[in-house]
Parts: sequence; structure tokens; C-alpha cells
Amino acid sequence: MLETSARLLRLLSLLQARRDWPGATLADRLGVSERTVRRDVDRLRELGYPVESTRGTDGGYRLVAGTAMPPLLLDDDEAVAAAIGLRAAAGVAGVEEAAERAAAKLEQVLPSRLRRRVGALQTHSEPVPPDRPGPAIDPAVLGVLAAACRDHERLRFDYRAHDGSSGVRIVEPYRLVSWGRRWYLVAWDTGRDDWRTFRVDRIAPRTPTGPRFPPRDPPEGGAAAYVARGVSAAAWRHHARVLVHAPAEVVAQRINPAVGVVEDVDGRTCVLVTGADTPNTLAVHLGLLDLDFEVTGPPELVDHLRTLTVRYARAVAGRSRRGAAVDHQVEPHGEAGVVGGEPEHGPGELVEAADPADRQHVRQPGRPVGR
Amino acid sequence: MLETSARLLRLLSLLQARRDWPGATLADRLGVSERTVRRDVDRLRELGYPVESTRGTDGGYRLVAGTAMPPLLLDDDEAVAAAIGLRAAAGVAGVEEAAERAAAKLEQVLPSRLRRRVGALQTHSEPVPPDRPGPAIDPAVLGVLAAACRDHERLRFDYRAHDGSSGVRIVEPYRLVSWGRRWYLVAWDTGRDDWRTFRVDRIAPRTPTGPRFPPRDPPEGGAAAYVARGVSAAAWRHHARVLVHAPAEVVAQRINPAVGVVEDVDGRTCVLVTGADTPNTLAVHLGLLDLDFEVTGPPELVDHLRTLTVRYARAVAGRSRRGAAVDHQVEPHGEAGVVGGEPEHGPGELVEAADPADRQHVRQPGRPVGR
DNA sequence: GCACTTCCGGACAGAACCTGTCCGGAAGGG
DNA sequence: CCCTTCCGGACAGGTTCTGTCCGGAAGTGC
Repeated sequence: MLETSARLLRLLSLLQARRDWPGATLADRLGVSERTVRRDVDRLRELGYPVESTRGTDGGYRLVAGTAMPPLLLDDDEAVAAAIGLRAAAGVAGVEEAAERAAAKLEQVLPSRLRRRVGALQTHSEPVPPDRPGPAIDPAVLGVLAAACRDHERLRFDYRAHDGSSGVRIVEPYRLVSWGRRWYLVAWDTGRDDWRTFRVDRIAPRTPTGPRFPPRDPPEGGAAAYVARGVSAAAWRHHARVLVHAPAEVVAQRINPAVGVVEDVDGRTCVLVTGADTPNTLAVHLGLLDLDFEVTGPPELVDHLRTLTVRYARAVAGRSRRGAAVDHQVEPHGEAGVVGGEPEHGPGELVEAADPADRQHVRQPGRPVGR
Repeated sequence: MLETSARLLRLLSLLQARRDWPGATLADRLGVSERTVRRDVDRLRELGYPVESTRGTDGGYRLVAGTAMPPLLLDDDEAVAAAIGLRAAAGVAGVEEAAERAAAKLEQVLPSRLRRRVGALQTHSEPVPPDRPGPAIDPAVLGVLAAACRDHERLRFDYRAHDGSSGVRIVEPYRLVSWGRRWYLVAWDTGRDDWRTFRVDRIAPRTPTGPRFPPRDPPEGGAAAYVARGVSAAAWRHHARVLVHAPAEVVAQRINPAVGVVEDVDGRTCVLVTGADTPNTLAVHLGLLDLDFEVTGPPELVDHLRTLTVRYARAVAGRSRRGAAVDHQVEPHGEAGVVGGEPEHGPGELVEAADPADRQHVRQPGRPVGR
């Protein structure tokens, strides 16, 4: 019966959307008897999609990872997110081709109303760019945390503090946030009776999760803002408070909010509180402002700005001496692919792909680069 | 019959993996009669997943977008890419929650061998970061191009050159590449008998696609490298050839290959060919090298380096005059969330989330920021 | 230990569905 | 006109599915 097939997909969708379903609830949602639900669960198992079951109070069924990938049943919003994510993944070394294939699969069946949303979000989004890879995270841990957030289940986990000590925490998770090169969990800490942000790479979850808890009002401004407040100021090795000779609104427009906070001083100048892992990166952020500013500390930054001053001065000192012999070889063009009026690019010199695992893209004159 | 359900999923999977399937081929793959395949196609249609059909030579069945999202059937590599992409999407404003939900759905069923791959790729990947949103692209266009790449179908499209003129091109598509803030199509141009790179936002595909063509050897180094060669040099408004006082290998290690090409000169110095959209960005990127260099052109760059020289000199001039009164307020900490020894962060000052659509994160002293 | 919760699965009658074969029709392209 | 493909009804034969009923098993809390 075709209804059997349809019902199996709906059952799979329910099991993917939430963790635990008592058989009676499933029977009610699917409009069949409980015996049929048990048969359906058996059918999913025969198809290779393992469904675990728990008897007794708070028992029920849950879908777990097996050896085969089951069909993924996404709602509209999730499908849009997946389409955007797969485009992002298309730029990731190691999965370009697979991401492209998956994106093609998804987009060929994406309803047109969702396609328009993908287009709109794609052009107006900018994820926080990581400057280097973060610590390794077990995706199973992320999965447990993500499911607990979604299902409003309490978590217990061992948390390793920055000084190496460890302790057990009991929290009500709210949201996972990818911030820079790390993942964070924003949760209500039951022991401290307040919101806290936890580094996911320091969490070792304990099982089982639960019990359930009623959702509480989220922290002010949402999880990402909450993490931004805590992380941006604390995560950097170097910090600076810089007096910028421009109105705060102008400065705010020129920086990524992930890198700093702007405080108005007198309407014409403001203070930028920012940071970075190295003085060089910090100096780059300041340079990108393209505005006059004053720095009095930290000493490393002051030293580095002085070094840059000398370096830049030297860099252009030889301009009148060397003439234009070097730079006239660079031909400014219009847009990408335009060469001599041609709208696309022909074969160029050999350069390695943008693969961070292999950075050997040095070109010796006259011979191909890399392996 | 449970086999009917299983077969429907396999049929759906086949239809998602490739565009056109003659009925006889499907019958062969599924191990049933052609009549049964026609019944199965009807069943998919009744489930809400539209299957189009074409009669005659080169006819067959293809899955198209309907009003409902069908189950997504991903192979192992595609599932890994989707997991990575969804994590990337979790940082995109507007789809955080949906991406998190979709990620949780996927990761709860991801076989453990794939989870490990996700973890490994996640920590060692760095996509080319876009510095700002690219031109709007109709996702339907991307979908058509992606499918044509996958199915090795020729494309005909109207291509708008940079000067506004337009012409029809017939190509054999090879790969879509996300590069910086734009998408590119790498394809064999049948008219010019050579590889070309096309801006996707300038492509208006003509239908239908086809006929099929045998795959040819890809351009040297792969599609991303190919685009890198053409785009990096041509896409920027400003270019520079810079003499760097360091060995080429050292310089190559310090830059992202997306931003430049390094040519050895004499083993101790080398030339960096790079570019950017503004002289400021170019100048600041040169500063990131943390190496001495010489620049003779273009004049805008030289002027701007002089401007930066003055700005930086002024920025640090007041250090001895102003004392440490400003910067001692910044308390360097250990890792994220550590405040006074606490391993996680309590409620901090109010700052807007990292939402590029709303950049008002200016903080007036004493009052909350933003709306 | 008991009561309540949940899953488990066989047996049965009745109903419904699925498959392969056969065939004539329709549409597209060379 | 011929070849390719999809379309779908008719038929016989066989298989599966469903709801009901029931006894069993396991987990949890009091």
C-alpha cells in the first residue's frame, strides 16, 4: 500500500525531528494502531535505519546512527540552511566535489519559494571568518549538544577549565554558536543560577541527557550576541583601546562586530576596544579602518606600528630611483576573466589550488609550481 | 510490500543523483519490470515529488522541484560535506537556528566513520573568506549549472561581457567554483576550443541543456586552481608587483594563495604579484607579511603607504605623553569565558550580534546599543 | 513487591495491494 | 516512415497490510 511508504517517511521525519517518541504518540500522529507503528519501526530497521527503544516510564523510540545514511527529511527552513551551508562547504578543501554534488541534488528539488530565500540570504550573509582552524571537536559531542538544545534536555558534563582542573556541570542548554574558530554552548548553569558560555572542545558530556525543562527567556540579544560579548574581549592574546579620530558610527560601519566594540567619546572621536592574537593582526585591523587613530598600548602593538612605519617608509623610498620599469607590467583590467577584452580567462600560469594543507605555490621562473 | 518502499527510496536516490533515466535503465537497476517502474514513478508523484518525463530519443524521467521537499538521499561524501556546510551555515545570520536543527538531524544519524571524517575536515579546513557579499545569483541558475556539470551536458547561455555586450556561448561545463564573493563556472568553450572561466552572475542559461558529451581532462591543477590563476590577477581593481626581501618559500607560507603569486628572484628576494580592491586593503595585506619589501607602483599604492607611514607614526607618537592611563584597563585573560578564574563568561556588556544586515553596534557610555 | 509505564510479537480474519504479461496508443526526433 | 521513449488499462495470480486481541517482558517509582 502506498500509504505504507508515505507513512514510513513521515515516521522517519518525526524521528529525525525529535528524540523520543512513545509508541502511542506516534500512532496518534500517524493515524494508525500501535501495532502498526511497531511494524513500521521494524520496517525502518529492515531498511537499515536503526531505531532504539526504551521501555518503562519516559520510554519510547529514537533514531540512531547506523551504518547507512537514511533519507534526510528537512523542513523548509532547514532546506534553505542546507543549501546555504553546502555552498559554503563548496569552498572547503577536501569536500568541494561532494559539496557540489549534494548542492546540485538539493537545488534541483528545492521549491521555487525556497530558492528565492536562498538567493536573498546568500547575498546578504557573512559568517564570522575564522582566522585559523580551531581545536578538534568530536562531531558526536556537537550532535549530543545540538539535540539537547533542540529537545530542551538538561545536560551533565565534565568541564575542563583553562587551568586544567575539571568539574561536573549541570546546565539547561540554549544554543550552540560557531564563533571564529571555536564552538560555544550558551546554557543556563543550574549551579550558578545564571547564563554561561562554555567552550565545546572542553566539554565531555555524560549520558544520559535529560530530564526535560521548560524553555526560558534567552540571554539579552540572543546567543550569538551573548557569545560575542564574552568571547571577543577575552579570547585574544593582545588587546587595545584605540582612540579613533572619527565618529563612532563611521567606525562601526568599517569593522566586523566580531573584532571589537566602539564607544563614542565626543561625537567626533571614539574609542575602539579590540584585540587579536598577534600584534601584527591587531595592526592590520587598525590599518583597515583607513582612519587616523592614537595608540598608547599595549607596548607590543606600539612597537609593531613603529616597525610598520619604518618598513612602509623604506618600501616607497626607492620609487623615484627605480622608475616605472617594474610596475608597468601589471595591466589593470575590468572584471574577472577579462583579458584583452575577452570576457573570460584563458589558460594562465600554473598555481596551486587554494589548499591550506599544501601551501607550496611558489613559482620559479620558467617551470611549473608545486606537485 | 516493504520492498516497494525500499525500491521507491532507491528510485528517488537514482533520480537525485543524475538527471535523465530511461525507464528500461531504471527497471534494470531496480530489478523490476518497466511497468512496475511506471507505477513507481506514479507513486512518487502521488507522494508529492514531481517526476517529469520526455518521450522519444534521449527521453526518460527526471526529478524536478515541486512544492514539497522530498527526502534527500546523500552518499557518504555528500553527507560529510553537508555536515560541514551546515556548521558553516550556523554562523550565517538568518538561518542559525534552522542550520542547527538540520545539523542535529544529520549528525544524529551520521555513521561513526563519517563523523570522524567530519571532525578531521572541520579542523583542517579554511574556505576562501569573502570580504563582502557578491552579486545576487539566482539559485535556479546555479542549480542548472551544477546539474549540467554533474551530468556532462552541454550548455548554451547568453553571456553578458563586462562592457555590457552579450552573446551566446556553447560550452561543456566542468566545475562550479565559489571564489571570494562570486561564483564561477569553469568550462570548455566549444567556439574557442579552449578552457574558459565564466562569471555565474553574468550567465543566463538557455534551455534545454544537452546533448551529453564525454568528460575531458580537466584544466591543469583542477578548477579551483584554474579560477585562482585567472581571478586573483584580474578581479582586483588594484595590482602590485612587490619586491620582498625574503626567500620565496617564506613568503609563500605567509600568504593565502588566493591573494597572490610568488616568483623567486635570486634565492634571497622574490616578487609577489598581488592585488586588492582598494589601495588600503593592498597596503594592509602587505603589512601582514611582516617582511621588508619595496614598492614602486602603482602610484595609488605608493601614496597610500606614505599616508600609512604618517598615520602610524602619529598614532604612536603620544605614547610617552599620555602614559599608561588608558591601556591598563584592558585585562588580558586566558581562554574564552575566563573571568576572574571562572571557566565561562557571565553576562557582559550589551553588544549587537554579528549581523551584517545590522551593523549598529556602537555603544554609548551608560546606555544599551542598538534596537 | 506492586503498580504503572512502555515495548514486543504471534495469531487471526478480512481487506487491500503488488507484480508481470500483454497490448494498443501517443509523442519526439532523425 | 521508423525508431525511440512514455502511457496506462486489463487480467490472473500471489502477497502483503491492517486492526484486534492477548500474553509476555522490561524499566521506574513508591
